[in-house]
Amino acid sequence: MDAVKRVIDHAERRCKEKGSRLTEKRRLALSLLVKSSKALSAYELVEAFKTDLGETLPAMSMYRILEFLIAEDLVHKLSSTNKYVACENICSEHTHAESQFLICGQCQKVKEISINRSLMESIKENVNDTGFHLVSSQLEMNCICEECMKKS
Amino acid sequence: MDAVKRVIDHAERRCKEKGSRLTEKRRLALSLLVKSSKALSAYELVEAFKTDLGETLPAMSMYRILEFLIAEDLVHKLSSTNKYVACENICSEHTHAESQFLICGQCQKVKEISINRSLMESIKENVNDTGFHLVSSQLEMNCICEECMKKS
DNA sequence: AAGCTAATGATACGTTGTAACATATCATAA
DNA sequence: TTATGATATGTTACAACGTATCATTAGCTT
Repeated sequence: MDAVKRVIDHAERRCKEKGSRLTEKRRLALSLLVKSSKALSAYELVEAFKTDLGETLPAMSMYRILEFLIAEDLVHKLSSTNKYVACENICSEHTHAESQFLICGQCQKVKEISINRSLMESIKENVNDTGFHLVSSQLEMNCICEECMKKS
Repeated sequence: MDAVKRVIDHAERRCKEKGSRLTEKRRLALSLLVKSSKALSAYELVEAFKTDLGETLPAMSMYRILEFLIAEDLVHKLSSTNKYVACENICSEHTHAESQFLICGQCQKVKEISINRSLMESIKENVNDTGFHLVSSQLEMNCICEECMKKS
């Protein structure tokens, strides 16, 4: 799992630059999310802390940790499922645009993508025509992944 | 509020054709949603039953009623906010494609739109390229409405 | 009316999340 | 080096959203 370590190193550096503290527990929570292919709920993360690390963490603390990680752009919250995923671009240097999330309804696997810039512009225009204005281009799309597709 | 009555009449007819029962409580719940400009939670609907109609309804019943109304395509659930809205196309005869929802994050007003067919196709292609496949084109977009825009 | 099915009620509990207050840990200046 | 303030974590209680289960009632069908 060197890939995980690499991500954590990047996260650590980014936090240091910003003067924010990536504490032990925050680092562990982020690692769990990075390792997971699926989105996890706060309570599932608490459970993973227990089973994977033998540490008991109050749910409240986990919510605060997630709040921190989200503020640092290290984690995204999927509001359609109330679950959390590690950002897939932690290692890229420049801050990237808001992403779209493809969520497999069968296995909860999540893919973070950036749809075509001009396509997003078209969507935005389409929305603006209605008198509403897009605040966030984070979209969560109900999908099925290749593996689950094959199974069924 | 003749507009509401017209919608309910359409809903009634559609259910009769399908052999499903739009009972009193289901009709009342739908009316409340049709009248509301905002999306409402199940518990808010229970509350509205009490204050508007003087009737006490268990939350459990409301969830069952919503389940029915959703199955009949009379109501949509917004999974990003756990709230419910009446379908805006109850009166149109032919079944329409899946909609996109523009949700004002300030006042919870919701607008149901159908983005451009070819635009939706482009999105679908964009997604398919990633190995995931769109299951539903219901999108929920975090927006701000004209009024709230002006206020702030 | 008898009997069946769909609808509703009641109760308990599961899951997600927040409020409020206490304690611990870390950084820094006296 | 210890006081001090700021940040992080723990504890408890509770609010909001939702489901499981079993009992009861209302509407058809015969």
